[in-house]
Amino acid sequence: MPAKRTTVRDVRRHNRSTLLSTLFFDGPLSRHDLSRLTGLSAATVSNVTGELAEDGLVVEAGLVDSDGGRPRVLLRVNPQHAHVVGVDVGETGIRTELFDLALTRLTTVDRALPAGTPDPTEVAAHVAASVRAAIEQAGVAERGVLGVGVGVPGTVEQGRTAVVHAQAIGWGGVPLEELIRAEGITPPLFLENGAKTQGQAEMWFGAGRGASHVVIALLGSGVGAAVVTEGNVYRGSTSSAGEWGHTTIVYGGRPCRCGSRGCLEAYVGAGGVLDRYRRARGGRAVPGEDERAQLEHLVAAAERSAAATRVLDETAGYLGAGIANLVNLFNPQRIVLGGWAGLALGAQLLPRIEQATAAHALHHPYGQVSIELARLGPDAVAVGAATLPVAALLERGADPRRQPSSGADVA
Amino acid sequence: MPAKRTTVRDVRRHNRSTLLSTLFFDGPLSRHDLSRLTGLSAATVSNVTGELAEDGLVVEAGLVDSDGGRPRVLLRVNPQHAHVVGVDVGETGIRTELFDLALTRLTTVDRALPAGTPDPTEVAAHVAASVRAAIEQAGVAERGVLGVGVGVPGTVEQGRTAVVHAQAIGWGGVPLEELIRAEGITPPLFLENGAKTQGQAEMWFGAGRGASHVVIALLGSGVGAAVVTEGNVYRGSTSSAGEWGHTTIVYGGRPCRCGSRGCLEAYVGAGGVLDRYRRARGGRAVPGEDERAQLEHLVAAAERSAAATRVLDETAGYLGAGIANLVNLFNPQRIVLGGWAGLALGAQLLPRIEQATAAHALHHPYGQVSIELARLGPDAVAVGAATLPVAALLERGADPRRQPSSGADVA
DNA sequence: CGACCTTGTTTTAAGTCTTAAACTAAGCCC
DNA sequence: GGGCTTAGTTTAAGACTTAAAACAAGGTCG
Repeated sequence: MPAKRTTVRDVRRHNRSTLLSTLFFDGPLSRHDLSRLTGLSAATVSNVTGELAEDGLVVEAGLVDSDGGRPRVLLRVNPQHAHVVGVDVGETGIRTELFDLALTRLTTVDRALPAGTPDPTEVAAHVAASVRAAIEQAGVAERGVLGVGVGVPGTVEQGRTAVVHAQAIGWGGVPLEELIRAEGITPPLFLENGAKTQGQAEMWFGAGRGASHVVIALLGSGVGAAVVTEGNVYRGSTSSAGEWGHTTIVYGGRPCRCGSRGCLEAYVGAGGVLDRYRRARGGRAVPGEDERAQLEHLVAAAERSAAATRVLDETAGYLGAGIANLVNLFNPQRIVLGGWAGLALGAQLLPRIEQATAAHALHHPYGQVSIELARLGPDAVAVGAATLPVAALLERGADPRRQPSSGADVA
Repeated sequence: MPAKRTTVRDVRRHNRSTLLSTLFFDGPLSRHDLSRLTGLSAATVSNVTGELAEDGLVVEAGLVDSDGGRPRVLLRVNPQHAHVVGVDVGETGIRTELFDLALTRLTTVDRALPAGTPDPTEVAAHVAASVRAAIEQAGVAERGVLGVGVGVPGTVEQGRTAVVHAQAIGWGGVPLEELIRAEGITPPLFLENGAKTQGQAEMWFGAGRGASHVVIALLGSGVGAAVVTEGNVYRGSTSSAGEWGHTTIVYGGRPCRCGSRGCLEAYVGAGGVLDRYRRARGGRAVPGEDERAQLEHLVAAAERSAAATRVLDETAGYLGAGIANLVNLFNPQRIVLGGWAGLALGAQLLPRIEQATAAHALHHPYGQVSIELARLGPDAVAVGAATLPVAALLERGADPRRQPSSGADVA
């Protein structure tokens, strides 16, 4: 594997990327600030930012007086340079959002999916239609869209074209990227597992900001995790890393829908928690029309019901052990607890969860970690998906759509 | 933190590193081969290898006829350019080995440590003495030693100077690097957790060769893992990642020496296995003078004893669940089972372990992984430690000891 | 045995890139 | 206006890679 061919031109690409990323994440900055932050010389900063401005990627953003000297010109990424679309493909519906390049939301389109096992081609058609709807609603040209990120359930195998494996909904090797492409969507597509896009959103805009080793633990009907190592979402050899929900935590324990026993998901997934609560109530159904309402009922009942308290305490225990496993294996700086069930439980239980984690984790790694609640909520899958094309842009340091005025690749 | 490759000189460093690494791992190669393998132009290969040869890092290694053309000159890393030392600091003794740059072992020095909790200063003195002994035995100048790698029990926090945390032997924040330095060892020191150095050894010379996502699972008295992601040993935010032994696998289960309950180590560590066996025998002690002998007795007894068979089957089950957790979380290409207990058990149980892993892991990641036995045995800690200075050399592409004839850093 | 072919390695000339240093720009203060 | 300070640009030099040409060293074959 030839380690990324290194010619003198790659240096320019790399520096474009560094400067563009710094501007994106650390807001408007003067050329001087950029020089200080990146370690590049003032000459290079001037040269490269000039090129970026020529390409329309960067614009000036006002002046700042510097006491007794020439005022600084602030630069920032041009929010109008392009738009991006993020799609959240859930089991019951599709949410599509359109953003400018600064990831300010401009349009939202919701679409329900028919109940039952979704047909891949049908899903692709719905995705394509809602992407077009979002673009039209925003009054943007399709050519102006940098890329479309799609967060999907299940594992996304990143080959020449992305393929989705989702045992739970009966998708085994669905070539979803090709299917969407076949529906006539022209901008670049970026498919990724929804938990990972949600994790990416927390990293960029939520509780993960500033840290480079983070695990975003997501509790909903299912249980998953997005593992961030050295600032990047960890994928493993075939993109299916982070399947925290199906790690064994009670050997030989409760059966899990994956076919195994004792999985974490069977204990702290919404279904598992509610099932345990139902048993604690002597088999009586939990009030509430769906899992979400039922879980809220459980949390609210904790004040007056010993059974509810016990179930929640046990949940904190299991969850703490599960989190401790993450702490021991990944040694992160931060654990972010999210997902609708995670937020509902965490709001009440966080201290007890921390206590249980401390009891199960080794002292040294536990001493390095803080456990926090997610800031964005489960709706963040779409923004997270929209970050994917932006991340690609920042990494290249150039807009892949236009043939290079300057430093981009030609081959 | 400005990412590295920013000036035009870094390109040279990077290419030196690429070429040197390729020569190191893929044996003697002609300049032509190097050009093909690295994607660098023939001109650059010629230029850079010339420089490397001038620095004494690379030497010619014979000719090879090419049918009908100029014969190729083979190049290889010069094994005589420098020597490296690897030290394995165990709980009962220290093994020190000296290698040439091709990591061929030239000398071995063993030293016992007094029983009981080891005193850090004393250990440092023993390390220094045995390093000196190994150097002297080999008849090498201390200046000729590129570096000394030291594999230690516990977590190594890599700061300005390495600090060791090892709960088990009562080391809390021992500045071992400084202590060894104070004993008058002058070459660069590289401290790392012993499990991680052993994992590195398997990656370079054992069952991990060629793969980039591997978990090396080590079973001995303790249980640990070295996690390799994208070719590098994963450390986490403070180097204590990979504490697989203390992940919870039976919530509320057997007490573990770490103070928690239900840790994997309590079930599949040598002590845990033997304890379960003793109970299965109605409390009678297991024959054998130490854990190693007792475990061998257990494995041998499987043919005739139902109790032994049952204990081993259960062990395979627990271990399979533990390995499945690694598979689900890290999605590796390969799991390497090692450590003295791992090898003793794995020789008999591998099929049953695979079966149990399959039962607990998700289909998709399990389909991507193969489970193999380690090839090197537990003695590999020292070689693994010795790879550390070599890895540093390959990464720099230049010998840090000598002031640059050419492309090395000056600051 | 010498012209010609093949393959490997080195030299040459061109082009890209960063940087230090000199230089220009734009404000304040007296 | 002259000095002073800070921001940003231009210039000249040096480091690198590369394609192409040149050179090296063997074989083949008439």
